[in-house]
Amino acid sequence: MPGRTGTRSIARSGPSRIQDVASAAGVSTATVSRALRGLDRVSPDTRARVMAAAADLHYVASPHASSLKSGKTGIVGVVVPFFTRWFFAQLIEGAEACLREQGYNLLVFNIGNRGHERTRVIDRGLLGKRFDGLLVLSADLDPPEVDLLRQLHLPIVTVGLDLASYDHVGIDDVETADLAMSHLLALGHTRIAYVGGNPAEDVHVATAVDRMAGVRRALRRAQVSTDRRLMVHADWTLRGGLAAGLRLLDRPDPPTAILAASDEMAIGVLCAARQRGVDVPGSLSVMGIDDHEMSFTHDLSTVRQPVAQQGCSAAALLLDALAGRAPHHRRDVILPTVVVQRGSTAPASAP
Amino acid sequence: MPGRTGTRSIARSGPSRIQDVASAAGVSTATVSRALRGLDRVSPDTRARVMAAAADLHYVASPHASSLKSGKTGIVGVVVPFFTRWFFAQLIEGAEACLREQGYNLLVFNIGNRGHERTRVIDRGLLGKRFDGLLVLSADLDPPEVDLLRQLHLPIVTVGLDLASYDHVGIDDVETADLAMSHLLALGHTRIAYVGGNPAEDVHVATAVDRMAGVRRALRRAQVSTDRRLMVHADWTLRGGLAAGLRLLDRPDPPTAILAASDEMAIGVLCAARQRGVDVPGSLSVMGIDDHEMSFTHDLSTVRQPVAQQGCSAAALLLDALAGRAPHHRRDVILPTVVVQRGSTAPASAP
DNA sequence: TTGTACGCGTTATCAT
DNA sequence: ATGATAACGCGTACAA
Repeated sequence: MPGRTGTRSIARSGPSRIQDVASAAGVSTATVSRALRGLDRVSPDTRARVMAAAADLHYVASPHASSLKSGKTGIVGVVVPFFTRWFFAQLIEGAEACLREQGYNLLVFNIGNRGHERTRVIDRGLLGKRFDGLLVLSADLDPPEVDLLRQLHLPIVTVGLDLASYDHVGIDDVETADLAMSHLLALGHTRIAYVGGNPAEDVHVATAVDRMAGVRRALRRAQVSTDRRLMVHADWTLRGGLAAGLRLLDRPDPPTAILAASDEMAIGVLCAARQRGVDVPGSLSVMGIDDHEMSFTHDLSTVRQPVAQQGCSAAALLLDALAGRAPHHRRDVILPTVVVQRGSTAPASAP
Repeated sequence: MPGRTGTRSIARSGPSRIQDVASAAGVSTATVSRALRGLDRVSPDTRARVMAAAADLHYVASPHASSLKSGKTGIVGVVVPFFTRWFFAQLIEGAEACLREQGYNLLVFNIGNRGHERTRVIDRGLLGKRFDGLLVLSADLDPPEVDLLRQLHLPIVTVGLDLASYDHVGIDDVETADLAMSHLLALGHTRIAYVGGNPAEDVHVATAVDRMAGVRRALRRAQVSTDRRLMVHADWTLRGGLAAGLRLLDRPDPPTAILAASDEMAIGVLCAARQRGVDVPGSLSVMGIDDHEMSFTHDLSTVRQPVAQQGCSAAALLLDALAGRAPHHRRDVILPTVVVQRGSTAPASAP
């Protein structure tokens, strides 16, 4: 009969508490706690009774109450600048899969783009005392923001940006850009434009700087002189790539090949070529970096980086730290990248 | 001097607690609580002292302790089947923007695709007592899963799927598919194929069914007879659309137009046409539904639905409920869709 | 206006 | 193997 659960108990409306289970099973709350968490020193018989009672009452331990006592929240914070960019969605999905497997949930923080209407999420009030560890996904942070993170005194793993002293996962951006540029150079192109990220007002400062360095390195090695007017900036987006592509193609001396620092920008360049009636790859080779899902559909040559795997590796490092089995030195996982040749690049036509 | 914060206080290592602030400000913890949360009945002078002390000590109230007492967690759960599909990322970003503005954080649950290695996330143990409200984003659920959600006794808002009795946000899928098909019919096409979702093993059962219904309605209205062999299924992905497109184009009597139930599948169809050397829109018109970010770059005609806005509307409904200002009747917000004509559709050539 | 004291639901310690 | 009980950190009646 409802409302008659024991001699002195009172009918309760809300979710059941540990005390309800204890009463139902005829044991103390301490025993319930031990039994349900699989600790030893509980007789098989008692454990069975407790579990039956818990199932019967739909009991679930309050995460808040237990983290108050245990100090563990079972939650990992994830800081990203966007959800909607393919790259970050992949990263999150990769990380989530690994973390969920170990029973962690994800609390996500979208800090937005730097410079624009960037919301101040990196704030003690928002981040404080909420989770056991933090994943910072490729979001560039101000020094004050980094300071705030340090004050959390929490395990932190970063992807893409390197916050010295924290574990880090990423790719070799210099090498990756070098690979991409070298692919174009090997095809015989010498008048090559580069659409990079803008290090001045950007969410990806380090990436922008490193990829530019890789481009320069490849050009230098091939002894191809750099035409500074062919080195332009965009904002990593489709639209940015499109605008940059139009500017380059409208020059009196257009390039025969364009490398973009991301596939999304490279696809924008492809749109620019289509708008100007420039044949790809006949008159123009276009190359990207990332191997975005839509690069295949655009037949775009690119350099592939393992994005979901970066998320997963970062999660693994964080799980190590959370389990107290992290090494005493900082770890830096660099994953390999590989050229994927498709139909948007072809040998330079003889002059 | 560190370690000398008061007469009898002991140097502490961890984050500061409310008692530390109280000691530093020379008031009680109750006053600190009132002062920091902006309640009245605190003198301006006291409030200033408390706030100074709190700032000085980098004090942040423990969300766990306060939700234990207040019953509010400041967290909203979000259930999705994917992070990486453009549609869901948009939805999440839209919802997150609205919720963060009101001080809510997002705890995300990726339940994965039905049928495949779908993880059982809809589980009391994972969802219980963790958040104040739940957003279910276009994830089809089993009846037992719906039951579990009901037992949470929490405000729930759904997007895309309609769990009768919960507030709902979406588009009119029947009407939207009708619009898309009518566009092709108006161009004079009569041999039109449809690549739909598979209602049998799918994450989007309702969407698949409704869009198919819209397609039939448009065909019936135009008195165009349906060739059942041109009505095929795919899994909403690029690859699925590509495979379906190849099957259709390889028929002895290929269609002159193909409508896909999503832009990602439509883009797959475009790839199929390219692989088979079929000219679009010369010999084949292709139409999608969604207005995916990459539809523009593929010059794909489509029907646009406001995705981020659906996320935002859902968040608004949930915020109403959380603030106790929800109406007593269930709300159903249907947002409008509109045809976006691009270059992938053209009049049917005269036979 | 401010302080005291109790309770939120759980886990950990210690005694049995 | 089990139970009693004291924290965990905060909010909030109620008293002052």
